[in-house]
Amino acid sequence: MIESEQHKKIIRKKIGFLFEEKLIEEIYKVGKIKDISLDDIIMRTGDEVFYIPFILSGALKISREKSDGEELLLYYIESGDTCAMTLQCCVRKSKSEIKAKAMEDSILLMIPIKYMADWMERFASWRQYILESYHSRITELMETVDAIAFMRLDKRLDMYLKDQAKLLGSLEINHTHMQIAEDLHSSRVVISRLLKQMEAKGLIELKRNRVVLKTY
DNA sequence: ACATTAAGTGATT
DNA sequence: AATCACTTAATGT
Repeated sequence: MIESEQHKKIIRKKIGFLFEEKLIEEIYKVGKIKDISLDDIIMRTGDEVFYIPFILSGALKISREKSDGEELLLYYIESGDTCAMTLQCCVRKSKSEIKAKAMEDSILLMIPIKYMADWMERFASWRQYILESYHSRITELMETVDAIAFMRLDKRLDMYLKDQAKLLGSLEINHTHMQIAEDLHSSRVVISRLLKQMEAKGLIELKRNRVVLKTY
């Protein structure tokens, strides 16, 4: 149950225009607000899914998790998005296949999955939204696959930095070379060298624990 | 002052 | 492009 007027306002602003009034009323009735902080892990592979999360503010990093701790970055979801993988879990009543981690302090709107089926039937706007977000997640997934398969690492790194900047709304990216390497499935040494090249070209500036882009 | 962690570099595969 | 082995630099205690 959403009580706080302030939260209602955020919901209306972020996703309100997508849905019909009756649905928004229902969202107020059954939704829960969850505040999370940077690096919180919202979900791991194997966890049971009870809620569909909507990002009201902030951003989450969605990745595939291997048993030995290895990770593969799939995509990011940001404000206004929901997680397609979770949706799939709802339909099939299965467990999570992915890990979700907060990239910054974020606010989530949690909808219990038991309302999914009902809302799909009753609200056209809901159907539309779910279908569309499914589509856009798959598109992003294809892009990541393309990038890994066909793009050279320097190009990928460049893209990665720009994506991060856009996502975090800042030219300063507070990641170590090691973290970047992990996201791109490369090694720290290689990333350091590529970053050094970019710095020499005047594209970026390197600090400890931080990369500063010169332009978007 | 010392230990720890991040980043830089040459050589090798 | 990755890995090794080592150096240098920055930061925390």
